[in-house]
Amino acid sequence: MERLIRNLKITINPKVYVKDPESSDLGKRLVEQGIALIDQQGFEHFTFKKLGDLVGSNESSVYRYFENKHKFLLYLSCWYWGWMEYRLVLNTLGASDPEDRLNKALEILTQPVELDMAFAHVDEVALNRIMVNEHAKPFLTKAVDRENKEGYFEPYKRLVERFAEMIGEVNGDYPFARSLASTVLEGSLHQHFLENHLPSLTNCKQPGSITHFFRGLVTSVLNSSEYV
Amino acid sequence: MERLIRNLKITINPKVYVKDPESSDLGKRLVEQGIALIDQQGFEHFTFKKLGDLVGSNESSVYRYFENKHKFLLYLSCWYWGWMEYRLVLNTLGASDPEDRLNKALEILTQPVELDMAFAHVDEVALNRIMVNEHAKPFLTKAVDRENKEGYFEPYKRLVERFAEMIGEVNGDYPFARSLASTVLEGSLHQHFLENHLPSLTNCKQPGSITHFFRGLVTSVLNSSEYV
DNA sequence: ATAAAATGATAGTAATACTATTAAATTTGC
DNA sequence: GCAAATTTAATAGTATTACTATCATTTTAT
Repeated sequence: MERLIRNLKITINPKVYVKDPESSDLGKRLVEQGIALIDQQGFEHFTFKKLGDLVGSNESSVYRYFENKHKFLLYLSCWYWGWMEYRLVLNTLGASDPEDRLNKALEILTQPVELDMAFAHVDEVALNRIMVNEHAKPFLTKAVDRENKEGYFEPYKRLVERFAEMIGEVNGDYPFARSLASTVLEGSLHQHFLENHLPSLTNCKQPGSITHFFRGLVTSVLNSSEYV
Repeated sequence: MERLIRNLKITINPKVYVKDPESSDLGKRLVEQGIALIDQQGFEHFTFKKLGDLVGSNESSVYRYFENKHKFLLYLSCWYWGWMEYRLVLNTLGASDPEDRLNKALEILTQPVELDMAFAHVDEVALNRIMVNEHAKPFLTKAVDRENKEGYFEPYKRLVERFAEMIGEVNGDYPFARSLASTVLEGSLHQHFLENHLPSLTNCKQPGSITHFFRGLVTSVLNSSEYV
């Protein structure tokens, strides 16, 4: 897999950047160091000035790649969900039984990312932490409808769609496959956040228990007739 | 109930404000108009200057009541969850059967707020919209741990705790009552958000279907042995 | 070697998030 | 009803942020 990975590139909607950061060394450093910076200081304290300094360049150079810091976060978010989709597909190809496939999907989508797969210059472990800590910020904005039209949420939508399909293959009569899929994806990030910051709001303290919790939910509702 | 309501006051941790807005006419107008302003323009475009102008006063007056706009949002959030707890308690007192009580709780916590109960100067319908559109912003910040220590999330925690207790009364063996409670609360706001802005990520388009979806989830998992 | 493109450095603007000061109005105590 | 205390209004000012514009320098492509 390692080899495969180095030759692959996550495709990002060109509208989220001014100039493709993948197209230059500076661009790649911006992504790499931007992830490190947001991971350390949080998105609120992240500025293009800091990022410029960090990569040994300056503010104006960063603006040549990204319109503003919100677009930068959108870029990371698109990358993350695109990468999750890739992981989901890769890891469920082998499972021919729908239940096995769904279980595998649940693992991929709810377990914390603990191994940096060194996908190019992206530290996926740090990026996963960013998603846990900032997950709602790409869409909780007044511009969400316009940005949706411009396609910035497509990677996330594709992932939900794929996951919902796997749910449908286990129980085609369940009428809330998409809601369940989006609840699990969002809820998983939220439970990881609670585990770190508001532990009294969760029972998931052991490694793997978030996956356990969501597997219980999904399995129960798909095997039950309670939803009618 | 109307009468009862007018004599009640939601208690807010004094640390979230500089001066209690309930203690003066200006303070009440700040809360009232602040809700209207955030509802219309979104929290990102909300400024104390705009709010000061709107109430016929100015920026510096607002600062005498709230330290900054984040604290203002925390105030609204505390008010909202305090009010939800009040509604939860009031509406579940009558139900002696644990399952009835849990069902009632699910309704209260997942249905959109559609009736302004005219609880003092707070428009609960608008406040509910704000919570749907900004729900994660009070806690998705680098200061979450400090703010947690200062007790700003107590109302939310109390609500989750109460809800988790009701879950425990239906099935005391279920090991994820808190996670389920926090998932339903957060997930409900999220599904309402998706319904409004990213409808392809949800199956909940009819009134009541979000409640229906979560009731299915909760009921299934509590009646199942899948979670073990 | 030259043109074109990318980057670096500097400066500047508008808006925001505050703080400080003082004057005016209102409330309160007596 | 008057003085004192408190609250509010008005103004000014600062630091930071989020940009935009300009131009010099370096790198790259042919």
